[in-house]
Amino acid sequence: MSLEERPWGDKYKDFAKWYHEVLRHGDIVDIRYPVKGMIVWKPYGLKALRLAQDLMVKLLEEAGHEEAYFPTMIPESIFSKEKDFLEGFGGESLVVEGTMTKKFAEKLLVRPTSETVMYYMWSLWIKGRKDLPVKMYQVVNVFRYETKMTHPILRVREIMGFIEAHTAHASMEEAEKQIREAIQIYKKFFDSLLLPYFIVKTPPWDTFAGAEYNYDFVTVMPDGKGLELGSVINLGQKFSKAFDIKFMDTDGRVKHVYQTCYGISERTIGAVIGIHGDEKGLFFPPNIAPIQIVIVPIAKPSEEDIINYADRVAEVLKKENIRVYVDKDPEHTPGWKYYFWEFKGVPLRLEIGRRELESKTITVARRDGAPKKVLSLKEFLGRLEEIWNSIGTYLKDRALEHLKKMSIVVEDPVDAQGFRGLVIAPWDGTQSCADELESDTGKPVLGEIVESPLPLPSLSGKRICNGKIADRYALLGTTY
RNA sequence: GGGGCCGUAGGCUAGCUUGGUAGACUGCCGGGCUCGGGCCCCGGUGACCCCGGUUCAAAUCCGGGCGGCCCCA
Repeated sequence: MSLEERPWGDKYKDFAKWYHEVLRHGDIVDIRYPVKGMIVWKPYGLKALRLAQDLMVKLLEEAGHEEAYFPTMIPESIFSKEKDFLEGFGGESLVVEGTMTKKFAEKLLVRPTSETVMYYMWSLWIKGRKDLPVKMYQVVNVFRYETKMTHPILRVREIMGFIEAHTAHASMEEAEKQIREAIQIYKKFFDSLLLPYFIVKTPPWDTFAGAEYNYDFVTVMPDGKGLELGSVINLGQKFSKAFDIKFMDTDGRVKHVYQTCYGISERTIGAVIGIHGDEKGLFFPPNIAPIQIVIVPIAKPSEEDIINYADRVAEVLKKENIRVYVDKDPEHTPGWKYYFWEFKGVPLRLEIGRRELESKTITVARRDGAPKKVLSLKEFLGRLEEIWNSIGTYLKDRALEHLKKMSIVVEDPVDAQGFRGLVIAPWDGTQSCADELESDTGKPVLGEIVESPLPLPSLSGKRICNGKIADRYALLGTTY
């Protein structure tokens, strides 16, 4: 079957089709569960998600965050304490009003995110300067009754494995320092997954409910739609005043704390699938690949010596903490297995047949299509780190090419009309000018670009919006 | 928020216009054959999303629900 004939097609031509085929046949999720926006994660997909979560959790722990757990249900009286938050999240929060036979005196809200439940408790815990800073996280599912179209993994009503971190500090300066730390953590995380991203500061009229300001990590999918991968939010004192989280400072005065929060979700995996996947199917970066190396024995069931050799190689790899699988299925030919495991995104394959057994070698085939190599096991192990890095470089470069292809930098926003992707245009930060950009491009302003994976031309003296001087770039795009 | 398309075996799909026996491929189960880039042969299994309406008769026509997809704001 040629590449053009593959049933999942080209992700750039028909992303919806490609994405659904890959999710289903790649055993990532099953979307047949009959509740809108709630999907079933299959073991293979969940493994990748868990591996990615482990990376994030490790980064948070290294930076001094501690894991805790706060309940799913929040009494209405607590949920309503912060007015902007209530307005922002009230409409999309699910409500438990009772049981099948009983009605509760007070409604319980199912967390759309955990600020209110956490901060209620923090007001009981935080008393003095030495209780600060607090840096906590939890990994939970949160629920948002999306009214926009839901998409598997990318926009769901039950958000899977939301890793939300929350912090409290004695001063705004400390909170801002924390924001910088959080951005560094997220950069490391997305860099390790080889995903390119913009960092934008969201405009004041589109900021997280209850926040002073927030930064968003934004990438782009093959259909040109933007995807918010994570947010880093400075809450200032809005919640600490609403929840009365106070401490006695060293000067003896009682003050409200300053807070930040930041979160990522399973969307990360959606981005990995959409951005690294290709005409052959999935392509997992080695650090989160559920299977890092698949071994395909080329043998008749009777040729036990070859299969034993494959098993012995697998044992050696397992001792090196490599996630390895030996495909001994007698029903399929080696060729069938090559296509199958390439589709499943396994970054590296070892082919082991009579030739390899007799010469004490293995044939190494890479998912990125680099030429096959015949190596001894020892040589292979010695070069494995280099092979992982080389596959990583391939993925990273290709992902950046993808982002270039899906982005356009324009001097005049009108030039971006009809472009399917992210638009980068000069801006002065005002809402009136943003409105103009939006009507000229047909896409909403996602924020002011504070970090770009692409070099942006100098802005010196550029005039836009009735002669105002642009001093920054705006990122525009339709999003999931 | 507005508009459109769609729902047939596990998957992909034909049939719907013009109402009357649901067909292919794939998968799955059994048997035979054997494997260096998607082997082949034989036999079997399995479906009209839900509720209501029209009709002698509904996958097909009509209404509603649930679910999916696309486009525009």
